[in-house]
Amino acid sequence: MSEERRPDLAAMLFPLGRVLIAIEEPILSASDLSMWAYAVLSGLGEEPVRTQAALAAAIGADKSRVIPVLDDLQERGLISRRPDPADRRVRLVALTPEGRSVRSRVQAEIQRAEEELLERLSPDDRRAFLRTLHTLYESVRVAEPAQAMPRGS
Amino acid sequence: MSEERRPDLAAMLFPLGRVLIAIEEPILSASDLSMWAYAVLSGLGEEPVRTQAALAAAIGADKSRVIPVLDDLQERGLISRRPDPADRRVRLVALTPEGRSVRSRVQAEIQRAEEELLERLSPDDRRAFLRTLHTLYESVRVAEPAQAMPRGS
DNA sequence: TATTGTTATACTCTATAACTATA
DNA sequence: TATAGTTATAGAGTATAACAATA
Repeated sequence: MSEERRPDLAAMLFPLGRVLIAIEEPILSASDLSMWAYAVLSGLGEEPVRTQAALAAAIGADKSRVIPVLDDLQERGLISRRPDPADRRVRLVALTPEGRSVRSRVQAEIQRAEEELLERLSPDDRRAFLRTLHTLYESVRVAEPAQAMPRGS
Repeated sequence: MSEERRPDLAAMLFPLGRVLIAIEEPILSASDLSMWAYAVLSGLGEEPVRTQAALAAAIGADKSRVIPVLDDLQERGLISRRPDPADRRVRLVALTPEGRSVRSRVQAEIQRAEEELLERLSPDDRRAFLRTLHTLYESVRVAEPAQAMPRGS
């Protein structure tokens, strides 16, 4: 029972990641959003986050890295950020209605563009791939508390 | 027939990529290899590459970025690099026997470590996932001539 | 003149470590 | 004293562009 020869997982994932970035980039810049800004909007999309540090951790960023991003999004009225009355050290961050609308519009565009990539698969394969990818994603999300992206080296 | 709600592809792939880097890192540094050095060894593993630029493109790096890596690997006797007699502008780069052995040992270790991640899947899912990932990988490899990794932003 | 490899440089991204304000 | 957020800074990683050698 010999193992199938295959490229490393990372060797297959990274080129795919590059293509996905290339797909997202024009969509994001059409709405004047950086990758991190979109990550913040996505991170806030599900449920409101209590602290900025928690938000940063959830999207795999350093807490200091998200601050200019939050400044910008707040200035543009896409998020609200106000001190928690109960503990004035923490900032309650949330999407504004407009932020929510931008987020869902952009996400829809991105996912539509991603479909072009997935269309190369049969419907069955496509479904199975997304399901398994989601499983792995959830499994690493609980295993590894989100961390900042290590750089190249 | 409503679309299933799902996170963006990139949002699922990137955390997975981070975990894979974390898995590879200790294995690579045990052999004193950087990520790019391993990418070079991998790139040379299949068939010898004729030019350094082609090698760089194959691993998604800038041609100037691989030079210090090649210097180091050559100094350590893991690769050979000699001018092509037929066109002395180009350097013929190849794995030495020792380089080949290091590469296959390290790759075996990495893939063994990756299996721990894949073990969270059923054998069927695991097989299907690897097969589909490979399909996508091949499809983007021909579509997008390998390019340097765009940075965050 | 065009191409391969190389070097030097400027730029971007990033984490770290101080600092503030609250508790 | 400890924690959330902020700011400033130094370091790493990168692409760009100029350069040398060969064609």
